[in-house]
Amino acid sequence: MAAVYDEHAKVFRAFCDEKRLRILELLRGGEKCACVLLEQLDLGQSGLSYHMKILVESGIVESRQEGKWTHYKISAKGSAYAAELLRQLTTPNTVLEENICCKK
Amino acid sequence: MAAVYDEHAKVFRAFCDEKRLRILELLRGGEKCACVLLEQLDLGQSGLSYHMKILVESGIVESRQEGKWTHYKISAKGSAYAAELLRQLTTPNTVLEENICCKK
DNA sequence: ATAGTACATCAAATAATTTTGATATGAGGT
DNA sequence: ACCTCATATCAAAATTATTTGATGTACTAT
Repeated sequence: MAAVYDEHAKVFRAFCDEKRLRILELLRGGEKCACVLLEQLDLGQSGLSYHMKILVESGIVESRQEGKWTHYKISAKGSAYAAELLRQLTTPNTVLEENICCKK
Repeated sequence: MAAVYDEHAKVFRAFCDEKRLRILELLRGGEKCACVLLEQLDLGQSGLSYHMKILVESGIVESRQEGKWTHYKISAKGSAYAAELLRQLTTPNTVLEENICCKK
């Protein structure tokens, strides 16, 4: 429905899959090109490409083209945005009224 | 594979689905019982139960039984854990060596 | 121009998640 | 005990995500 929910969900999809968490773990060690990721993961070339697209779309990873190679790294900006979003999504909103229910 | 990836993924599944993001939004307004959530969401009873289970398993939501009613609220502890986990997953790990690749 | 490399995209197959309706469980009230 | 209500669980169907292999595209070097 409302596009904002999908936008928010997209950010966290980066962290919802085992393969993507492993990729992020590798990228924590610094920028890597796809060929290096490929040899360290149990993934085929098109499978890696699929997951990298999801990671880039989440904003958590950014890519850089260098000739025929693509280099990926964790985006500090995207990570900060995700952290802020998570905070917003879990912080009580005191402006909204308390709901009374289930009167006994 | 390694259970730790699934454990981490489980935490963020709370934020990966539109319905669950809407539930969290309602819970930001304070603790709610299932009956209130039910009437504000486009979900059937068993569907709500399904999503609440995922939210509770993520640690982001905690439930409290009161007679035959179940009340749900956002867990400050679970939220803090998720925030810390997100930070860990996106912070460069300088201990790991930089990888050289794709020599031209 | 041709060939090879690196990666993206597509479509089909498979797997996982979500929805739905039916039934089960457990608490409360009579 | 029996009935009702709130919620959980189950199984089947529907939907969505992921994997896989084939093909397409863009860059490089010869």
